[in-house]
Amino acid sequence: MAGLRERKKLKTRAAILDAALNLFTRQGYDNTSISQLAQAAGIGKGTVYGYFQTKSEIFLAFCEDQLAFVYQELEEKSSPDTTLVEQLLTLFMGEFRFISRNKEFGRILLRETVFPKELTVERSVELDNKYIDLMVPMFKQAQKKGELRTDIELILVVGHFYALYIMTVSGWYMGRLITEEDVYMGMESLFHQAMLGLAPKKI
Amino acid sequence: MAGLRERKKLKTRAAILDAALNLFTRQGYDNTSISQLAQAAGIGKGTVYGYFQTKSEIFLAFCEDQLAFVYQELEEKSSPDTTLVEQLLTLFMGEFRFISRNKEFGRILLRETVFPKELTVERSVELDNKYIDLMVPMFKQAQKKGELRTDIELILVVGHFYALYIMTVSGWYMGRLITEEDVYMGMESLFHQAMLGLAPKKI
DNA sequence: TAATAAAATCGACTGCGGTCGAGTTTTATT
DNA sequence: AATAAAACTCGACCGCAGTCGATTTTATTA
Repeated sequence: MAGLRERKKLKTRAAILDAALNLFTRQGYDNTSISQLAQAAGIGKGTVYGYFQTKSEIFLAFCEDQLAFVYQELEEKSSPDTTLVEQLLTLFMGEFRFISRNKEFGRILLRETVFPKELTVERSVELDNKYIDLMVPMFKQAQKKGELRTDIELILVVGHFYALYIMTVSGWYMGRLITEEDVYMGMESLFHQAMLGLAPKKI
Repeated sequence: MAGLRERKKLKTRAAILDAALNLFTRQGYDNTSISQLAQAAGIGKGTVYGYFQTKSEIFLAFCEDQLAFVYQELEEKSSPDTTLVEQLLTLFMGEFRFISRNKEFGRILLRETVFPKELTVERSVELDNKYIDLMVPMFKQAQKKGELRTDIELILVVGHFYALYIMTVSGWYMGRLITEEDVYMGMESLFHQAMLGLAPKKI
């Protein structure tokens, strides 16, 4: 039986996330207080902490929803008839666009997913796994097409490209890359480097 | 003339950093309040903000000091007669050891340097540049020795390896890599991948 | 239905990071 | 030595995230 209690809990949780969607996007993360969130959700401040442990956890849940949408969109758009590098660029640029739409959100999200606190490790790993699930098929296909070595663990390849993506985004946050174009080109260069290798060709 | 004012300012700054060194290492970053810091430094709370804009800025300054030490040590230990990959591993493992000595410190430092806020961008870029200065000579030498391609911009190579380092550390924070050994091996694999390239050898 | 246990709710409360402007000290000028 | 300007110091103050125990709501039992 879907007890009254459980249904209510879900409703309240949704109400909080809904309030978060409104307030975070309208006035930013730092400028939104938990009290405000609670008020908008029609509950008391303390109650919020029955559903989320910290403010940033609320934010992560909110991001997960948004990202799920982005991912789905990207999966539909995916064109298996292009180069591996092109596919990867499309994927990562999709996420970068999401991040650059709100620099502040992106920073919090990236900080928490790349260097998570003990509290949020689980959530981060989950998000990460979704990424892996998204990329591994692409790599497998690339292997079939002879674009990618077959003698490496795919998890390492995922890590490799993800690393280069993170570095590029970091370059954007550091002001080394300014426009979306800069980011695209920077990432492209790194990806090609990764494909070709840094060692000179043996003669 | 070294005006009284300037000398005093330097002294106070040093006093704050000294207090930070003591309190941060003894009771952690989050458990150290600005008031405490001020009291330990023998000044008022408000005064602290005449020297640093935020708490995390104090922390970064504190880290810079520590890191400068680590870098120097590493530079002395550097052995130019080994492989490029080995040299890089030594360098990065040196920093990783610094980070893993205090997971919390490392997280704050990494978060701030990889995804800096507008306020700390400058500081992060500076720290980054030190890194670059440290690595570029290694790469140039490797090029001379024929270990590294000569047809790529070195800044991209720095970025590439730094990216892989960051990804490995991230794996540690996410609990995918547990021991120092895990980290070392993970990083080694990625580095070799980078050297050889991900594309299959043309026949 | 009444009694009781368990879970969920709440807002007053704590200690924090950061601000502010009144007050103090240093410097520059005469 | 007197004075004005500038730079610096300070702690009361603000709004915040997160806690806690008293109170209310729900589920369970007899």
